[in-house]
Amino acid sequence: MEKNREEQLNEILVLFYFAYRTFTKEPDRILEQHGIQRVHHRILFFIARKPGLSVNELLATLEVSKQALHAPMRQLIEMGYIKSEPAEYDRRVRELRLTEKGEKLEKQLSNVQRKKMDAIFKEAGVKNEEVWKEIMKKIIENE
Amino acid sequence: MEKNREEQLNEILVLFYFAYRTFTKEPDRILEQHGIQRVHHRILFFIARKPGLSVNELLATLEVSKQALHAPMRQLIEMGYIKSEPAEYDRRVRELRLTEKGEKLEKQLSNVQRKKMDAIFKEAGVKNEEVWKEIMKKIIENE
DNA sequence: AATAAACGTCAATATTGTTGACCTATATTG
DNA sequence: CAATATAGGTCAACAATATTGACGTTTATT
Repeated sequence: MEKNREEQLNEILVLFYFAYRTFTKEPDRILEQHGIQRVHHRILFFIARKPGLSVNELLATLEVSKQALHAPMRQLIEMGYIKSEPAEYDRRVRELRLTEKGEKLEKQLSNVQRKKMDAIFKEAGVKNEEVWKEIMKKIIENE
Repeated sequence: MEKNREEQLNEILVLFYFAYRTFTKEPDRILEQHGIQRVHHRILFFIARKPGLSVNELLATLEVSKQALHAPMRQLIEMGYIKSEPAEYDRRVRELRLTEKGEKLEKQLSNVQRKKMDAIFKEAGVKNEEVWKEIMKKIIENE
């Protein structure tokens, strides 16, 4: 690879690293005030995106072991943020949902990120929003 | 916030999460073969970007404690990937540099990411590369 | 000479993740 | 129906990774 191009790509890697770190910083700060961590946010986030999703689906989404999910999930249940109820179609399956309290916290956490992205894309324009999204999709694609 | 807009923003958050995770997956796999972790990659990466940077600079860049950096850094030194030598201008300061072996490993790890981004941007075009970068910069900016 | 800075290191502690093993409840299948 | 599979919960052992606190050495600065 050409030297100059390599340096351009290095800048891109640096940007990706710092952007992601900055992006999670403010939610992390809020989470800390509640005595919980980033995993908890992820759990809340994905339940919010698909109310009623099963434990197995959540495991697959987060790519962690059942045992790793267990502790934070139990905490969230005990703290009254999420509820877990047997599915009607199969009573072995537990459907996960946010409580009102959980919805409130999830909103508080994710709104920081949504607002930030909204402001940036409002300035950048719809077309550039689409560009950014397409690039992120391509990164995910050929996993 | 309008409901539809909120859903668009949710997709953006999802993309960010999965893109970053995918992005680090392949280097993580290589690291594992060497019996080291993502921190080690970060250390190698930032030393490669600025040969001769000091321990303090590295600490500030990675935002970890001196003690947290210590173990992985010592490992890298013992494994012969990096060297740490007193700076001429101030012999208290240690200047960190990659050895040849370290350069090779750093290239192996980061090339996965550089090549991926290069391929994507080759397809997307220079203008869209600039768009993506500008957006990532804005995310970092108002930290 | 006193103080400060850069770095190294040990210790105690907390957190978070992994794998393995095993249990219950419920579905599915031969 | 009996055997088996699936979804989920939980305990235990272990590894890793981070934090804070404390303290030592070397070298600069004041």
